[in-house]
Order: sequence, then structure tokens, then C-alpha cells
Amino acid sequence: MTPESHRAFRRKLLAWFDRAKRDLPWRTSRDPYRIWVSEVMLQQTTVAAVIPFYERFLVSFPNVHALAAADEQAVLNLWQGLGYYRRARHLHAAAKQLIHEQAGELPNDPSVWAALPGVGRYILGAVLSQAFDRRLPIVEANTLRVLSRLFGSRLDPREGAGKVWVWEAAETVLPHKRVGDFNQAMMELGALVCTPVAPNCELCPVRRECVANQFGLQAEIPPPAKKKVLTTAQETALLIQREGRVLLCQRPPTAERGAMLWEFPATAESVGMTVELGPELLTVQHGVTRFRIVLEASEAVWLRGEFASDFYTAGVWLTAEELASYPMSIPQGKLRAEWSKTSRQGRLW
DNA sequence: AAGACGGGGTT
DNA sequence: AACCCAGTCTT
Repeated sequence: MTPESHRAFRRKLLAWFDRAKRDLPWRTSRDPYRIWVSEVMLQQTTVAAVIPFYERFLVSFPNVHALAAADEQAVLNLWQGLGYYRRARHLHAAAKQLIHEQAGELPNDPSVWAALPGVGRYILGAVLSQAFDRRLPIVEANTLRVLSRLFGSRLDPREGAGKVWVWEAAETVLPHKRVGDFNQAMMELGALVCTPVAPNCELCPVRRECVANQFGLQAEIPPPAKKKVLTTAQETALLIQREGRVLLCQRPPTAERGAMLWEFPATAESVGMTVELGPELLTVQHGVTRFRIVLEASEAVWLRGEFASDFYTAGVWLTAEELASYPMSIPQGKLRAEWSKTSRQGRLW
């Protein structure tokens, strides 16, 4: 593209944005806090899904001080149903960090934002360009598609050299004024016109500048994402009820994953488990899986499973109140005995 | 570079 | 079931 066509592109796109943009709750303010919260919620999450959560969240936590002062559990409760709960933990931790290190200010300073948990290059650019009109690029699901088609790039913008290219391209097209609006306009175009399948090129304000449109390559650019290799993980979960409590299984806890719990509202016997309860040892057999549960304390019991593969599981006893307050929504009556995220294949007990 | 995030919604 | 979504972090 020539410098002239770059200018035409920016002008036409911004004019279209002024005309066609949706009224969204986070477009009513330049408050960096409100923009930040929206960007975190919008990660891998559709606009329609976010809106009610966003409005509720800001009523409870209207500013970074309110968020930092809240219990993590209160934050997670408001996040329940939105998914990717790590985002909420990071957001909360980052708010506390800003109180500590920046006296609660959300500055026009990329290095401060880059140091916050849960803030990557996208959120940094999105917040600073919208709140302060700072000249920083963004790349996300919409813009990588718009840019690839605009320049007719055959690279896969999601990885390797294509990823480098698309960030470069995002920087190249950036105007010097109205940077925040421009970044929003790129995403809005991707969401409303330059869609993944069957884009509305006849309605596109920048079709004259678009290489893909010129050559009719909209359907082939960007190339489809690499198919994920299917791997089947063998997992076995377990629940045992005793004295009004429920034993929930979890995968091996890691620093990142923490303790995610499963509920299983049935007795072991009802699902074909053999249970032997001794004074210090509980043995459970189900299929090829055998748990040996060491009873270490009356309030908490850890278990170790013996598997064909080399991972284990562990569990804790929870009260009904603790269970109810846990922020993860779990389908009642469903538990995956064998489960694979990538293949989404599982067998339900 | 690859995978988790035990997400959620649409087609 | 496949595909998509205003990504980030860990390994």
C-alpha cells in the first residue's frame, strides 16, 4: 500500500466507525479502569456474553480501589458463568498491585501495565490507546483477519513469522490521532463486516484498499487454523459421600491450575465402585483404576490414584457450604470418567 | 512452539 | 461436533 492509500484507509475506516459503531457499555467512558475491565472480560469471549457481566461488575467495583479492597471470592462470584476464571484472579491481583505500587493510579505508562498479571501486549495497547490515545497497536481475533485480508497476506497470523508480520502491519496502519477509535474501528469492522465466514465485502468501507477483495481471496485469507492434534487423557474421578460430606476429586494441583473441584452427586456404589473403608485406609476400585485413600485427618482427606498413566489425582472433603460458595459451575449429575479437552471426547458416568 | 484455561456461545 | 471468540500464561 502507498502512503496515500494508507491515509485513505484510515479516513474511510474512521468515518465508517463514526457512522456504524455499536453502542457498547465500555464505549461511554475513557476511564482506563472501565476499559481495562472490558478488555479482560472480552478475552476469548463474545461481546453479547460480556455485557451483563460487565455492567454488574462495575456496579460492585466501580473503580480500582473498590476492586482491590474486595475479597477474591467476591470477585469470582461476579465472574461465575463467564469462564476462564484465571482472568478474574489476575485482574484482582493487578488491582492490588496498582494500589500498592502506583497509589491507585492507572498511568499512561506502558511499562506499568506490562508488569501487571493478565496484561499482555493486546490489553496494554487496547487500554492505553483508548484511554490516553497512546499510539500503540493491537492484534486480536478481528484485527488479524482484517489486516491479513487488507494486505493479502498468506501467512498464518496466529503463529511464527505470521504473528510477527501482523503486529508489524498493525503498527504500520496506525494513525497519529484517534488511535483508540482506530483500534476500535478495526475490531468493529472485523466483527460486523470482515467476518470469518462470508464477509460483507459489498458493504465494506475499505474494499477499494483491500487486496483480498481485489483478488477475491476473502475465503482463503487468513488460512484456517491448524487443526489441533487429538490426544486422549485418561482421567478418573471419584466421589464418596460420608457423614453429610462429599469427596470431590481434582486433577493434580499446580501453581497455575490450583484446586479445581468436581462434584459427583451419587454414591460410589451407585456407579459400580467397590469401596473398602478401614480405620486408616479407604480403597476404591473402579474398572482398572484403584484409589488408595489415606485418612490423615477428620476434616481433610487426600487420596492418590494409581493409574495406567503417570498422573494422579487428589481430593478434599468439603462441606455443603464450601461447595455452594465455590465459583465453578458444574453440571449436576455429570462427571467425566475419561475426558479429553482437545478431542472433547468423554464418557459420562 | 504447544497447551491449558476443567469457558461459553453459535451453527 | 466443529468452530469461533477484543488473549495470557506456563511449560
